[in-house]
Amino acid sequence: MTRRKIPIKKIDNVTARQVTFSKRRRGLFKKAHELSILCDADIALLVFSSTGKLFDYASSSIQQVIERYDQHSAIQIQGKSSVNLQLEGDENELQKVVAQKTHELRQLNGEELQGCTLEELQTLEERLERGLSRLSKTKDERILIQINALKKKGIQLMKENRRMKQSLVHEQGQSSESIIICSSSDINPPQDCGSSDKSLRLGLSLFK
Amino acid sequence: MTRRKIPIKKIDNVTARQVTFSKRRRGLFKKAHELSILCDADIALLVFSSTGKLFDYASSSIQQVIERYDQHSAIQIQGKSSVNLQLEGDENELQKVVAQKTHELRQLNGEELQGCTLEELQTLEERLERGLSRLSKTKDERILIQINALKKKGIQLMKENRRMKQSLVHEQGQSSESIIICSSSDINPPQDCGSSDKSLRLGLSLFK
DNA sequence: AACTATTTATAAGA
DNA sequence: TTCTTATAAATAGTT
Repeated sequence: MTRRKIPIKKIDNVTARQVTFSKRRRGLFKKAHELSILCDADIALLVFSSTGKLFDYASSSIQQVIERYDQHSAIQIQGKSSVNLQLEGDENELQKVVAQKTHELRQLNGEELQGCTLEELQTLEERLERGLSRLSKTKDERILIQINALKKKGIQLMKENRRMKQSLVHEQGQSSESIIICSSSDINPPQDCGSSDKSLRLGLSLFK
Repeated sequence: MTRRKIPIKKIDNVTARQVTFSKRRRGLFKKAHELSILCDADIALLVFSSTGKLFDYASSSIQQVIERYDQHSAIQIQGKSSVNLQLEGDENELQKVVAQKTHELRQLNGEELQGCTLEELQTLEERLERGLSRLSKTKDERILIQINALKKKGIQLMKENRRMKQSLVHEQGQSSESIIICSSSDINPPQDCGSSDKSLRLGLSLFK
């Protein structure tokens, strides 16, 4: 909204994303506050950054607004927040939570969608896309770490190999024993670098 | 913030307050959504109007964000030992199930993946992809059904319209009353085809 | 953190 | 409620 219009999609650049988060978070909180004052509304706003840090705003108190929300939704269909349920110590309630979460998991699995409106489907879809994106990122990071560890190990082995070759060539001048010398290609693919074969294959398959 | 600058204090005029509430609420929700997308944040926003009506927005699910919040504040303020003490027998088991499912849901959200091996990440990824694919399919089917229902309704209306036109032309030979005749473009966009306005808009907005 | 060129949001009016 | 429009506010890119 200013020097240039930006598309509403995840900002790739991490620094830019953090800066934007900081700026817009402030703007959002300000707007929430203004609305609560101007229109005498009761507002709670919870924001978890992508790094997991919590920022919150409430016109009264977060707990109060959440309780009000729980009451509201309890009247409708859904359960209360889990902490409140646990405090009640009601087995029946816990069973409902289990049922609700089971249902939620099935929905994320693409099942039990009969009761959903189009908007709810849309929301679920966006949620899955976000989850998938986050998870893939974590996986790729993990793979990169393994790749780098393997490269490092490979370089070490090659160095060692070269050293051995040299000392063998040296020795051959004095003894005539025939010795098999490893070539550098033998360390490819590397084995036993602290990772299982399977994950190794998995990780590498992404780069083929 | 426009024709004139207004002070941030409760708006006295009830009508003006309602109008402002409606406008600013939308703006606030839009901003919250943009922040969640742009910066990959998890957001819950609860707004109670002064008349007690609830409006909410969540990037994932309200319940999930509230649970996360509860956890946060539970960790920060006090231990949850009292909660555990209250639980006994089956309840304890149920609580474990809830915790497990909560964890599972978070993982599908791309969080709490620290303990996963690469294979487990891969499995989760595939699961998300399958779920997303199924869900998208369901959504698309739903949209198609709506589209077809709308087309059908449109055709019906056009037929009816034509019939009316004809009979009017017929009548005009006998009477000279001036009557406004609907053109076929008036059925676009169609309203009230058995779906709420909101889902209708959503469905159609996918095709803009 | 500040700056500023633009884009957005929105108060008032219709 | 909805639209229009003049103006205030928010903010993306830059320094």
